[in-house]
Amino acid sequence: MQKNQPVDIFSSNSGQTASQVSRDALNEAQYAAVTHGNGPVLVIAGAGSGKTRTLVYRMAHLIEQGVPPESIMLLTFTRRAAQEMLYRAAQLTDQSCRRVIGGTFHATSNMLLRQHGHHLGFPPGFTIIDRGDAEGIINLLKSSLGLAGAGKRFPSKRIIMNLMSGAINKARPLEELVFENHIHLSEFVDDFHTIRDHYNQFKLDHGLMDYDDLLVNWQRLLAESDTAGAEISGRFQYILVDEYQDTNLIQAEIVRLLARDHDNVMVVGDDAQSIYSFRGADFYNIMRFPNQFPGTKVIKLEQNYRSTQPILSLTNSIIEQAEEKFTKSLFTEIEGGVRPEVFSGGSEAIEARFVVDSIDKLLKEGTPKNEIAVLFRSGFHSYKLEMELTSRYLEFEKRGGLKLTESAHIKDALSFLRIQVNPWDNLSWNRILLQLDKVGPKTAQKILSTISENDNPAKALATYKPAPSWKQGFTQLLELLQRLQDSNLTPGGQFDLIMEYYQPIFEKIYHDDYPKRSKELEHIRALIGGYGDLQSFVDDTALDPPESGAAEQNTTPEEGRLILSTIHSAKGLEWDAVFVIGLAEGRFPHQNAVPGEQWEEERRLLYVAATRAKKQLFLTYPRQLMTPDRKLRHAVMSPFLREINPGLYHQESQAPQASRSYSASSGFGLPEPTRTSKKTLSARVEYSPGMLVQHPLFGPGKVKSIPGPRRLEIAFDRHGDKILHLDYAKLELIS
DNA sequence: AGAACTATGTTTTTT
DNA sequence: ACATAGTTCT
Repeated sequence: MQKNQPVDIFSSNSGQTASQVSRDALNEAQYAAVTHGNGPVLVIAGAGSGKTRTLVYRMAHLIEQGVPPESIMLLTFTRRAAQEMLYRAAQLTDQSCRRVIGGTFHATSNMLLRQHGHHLGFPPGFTIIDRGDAEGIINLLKSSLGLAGAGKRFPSKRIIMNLMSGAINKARPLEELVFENHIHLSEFVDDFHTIRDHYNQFKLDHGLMDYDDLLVNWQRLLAESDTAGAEISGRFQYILVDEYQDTNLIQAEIVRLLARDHDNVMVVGDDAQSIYSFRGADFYNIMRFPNQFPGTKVIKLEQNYRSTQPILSLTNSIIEQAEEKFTKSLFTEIEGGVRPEVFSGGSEAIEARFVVDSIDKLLKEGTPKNEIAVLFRSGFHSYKLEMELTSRYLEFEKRGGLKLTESAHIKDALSFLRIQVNPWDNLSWNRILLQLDKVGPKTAQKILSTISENDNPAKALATYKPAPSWKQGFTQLLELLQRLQDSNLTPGGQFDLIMEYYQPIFEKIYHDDYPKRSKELEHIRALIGGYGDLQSFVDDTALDPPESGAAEQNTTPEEGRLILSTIHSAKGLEWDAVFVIGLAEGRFPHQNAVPGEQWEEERRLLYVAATRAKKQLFLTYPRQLMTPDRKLRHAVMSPFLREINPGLYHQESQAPQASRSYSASSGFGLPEPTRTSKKTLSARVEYSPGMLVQHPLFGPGKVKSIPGPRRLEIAFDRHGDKILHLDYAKLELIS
């Protein structure tokens, strides 16, 4: 095996010890990190430089040195990453890595809170709520505080959520923010504080904990209770943290506390890949680490083992433009490779068709299906592509966007399980009661207020006098609750009982699409089957919801599937061929992103997307986008692409009328600009400020200035100022 | 009055 | 897919 080349960890266990294998499989810097003795280590690692491999070998190495696996803690970003790394390490150590304590910060804090929380007087039963639940509570509070309704202007739920998590507050002063509907944050800042106070009280009253509470309480446990702090930090001799740039201040503090007695911490991260500041992550944690842990050894991994040189040159060029200069510049020894391709289509439909055509070609050339991925900024950017893929019978798996547990029917079914775990979870009670016919928000609230004070809400419910119109459904509900409580059922058995009751209601509510939803419920049933106790199932679905699509069972493992994913969900993964679509101004960077920190984060996001590619990279954008009012607007290349030296990629574009029989979805009822000889003609016209022009979409306008080669700034009479590219815009001179 | 229905609008990214 | 607003039904 050639030195310094990546090896397949799965096949490398041939009777050798982990150290013997790693000496061959790792480069010098990686090897130094793996075999480091005690004390803090910071590994700054570029994209594709073998971060995971280094941590995996480190784990195996420690165990080989006699460290008991259960005294090693591995903290990662996603549960999937933790499982994958433990599995790989187990290949090197005869399975003993399976006893390593590993998981996300949130899952780990949940586990430790439940095991040691009594030191701070935590209740034994609490329910973890996810984002969707939190949004639900806020809606509830909004209406009960009289802040909802016609004429009330209020920022979106998402913005409130971001405010709650402190991300917006941190980035900019509250009062400066202006939202889409021209709402100034200062106008509702009092309301926001009211809502936040009520929200915190609501959680306390109902035994609910959100993600932030988990972390804050874990930190309190370590810091405020000497017994608990000693117990927990004594349990772990070595702390390994992946994706350190995605941690927030509390998480960094927790790492500090966990290692307070020994300082045996190794964190791995890449400051250029920080894309989660919107939820409080702070990549300065990496810079601060050496101060937090005096005597830190810093190791840089700069060799890239993933991509070919042409791809690397382009990605380096993306990140070079960053305002914050990063300290690494990656190189690769992988030879050959083709230049990345930039494609612009006249419409979204053409962009989608180009992607599908190219995928077809790749498949024919022998690229496996599971080595191709399409990435985008926002969940809905792939709608057009999904249509095209479906019409060509190409199966795909979409990641990111809606999670399975965020859809209404799943929440309904899970509510029954959650009140078993936490009988005072009014949010779930509310859902259950609303399902009853003739019971609406008012009645449900009335019932809840009489039972929620009780020691046993389920029993108290039985004494409630229902109105005749909904007595029957109410009795059936009581019957179900009775059966759920009495029996010694497995979680799966409980779910079956619930479905027996819920099925008729479910079919009535979702009469038009219940077969599809039904499949998802079956998927949940399969998941529950694997759990011994209900508490951990409820926790797991809140902490890391399963993805929708219920994909697993009908995938043949050797074939795999084509992946469509938001960039955020694609982090840490890699494919032979990667398409990044929707690279148009207004779409990427996100149109609300303001220059400065947010703009820079968007740039890093593109960097993350492009560095996922091993062999082939396609960057595409449409030259037309639909505005919210269903009109078509001209679109230009994303500023991030414009900054790249065009010599680093190969460019292609396709005009609308060249489209094959795709009129059904490309015809928006508006004439699309065509690439006629007129266009070439108009490109030859020498424009100068003051000239009057006509555009097929924007109508008449006047040339204001010439901001760049082949570009014009035009003041349109009806559409305001726009910068148009002469190659794409079909302009006519009005003499 | 409150529940149920219908039409319309909005949607960044997420452990 | 959901939330909201406005309307109709009980």
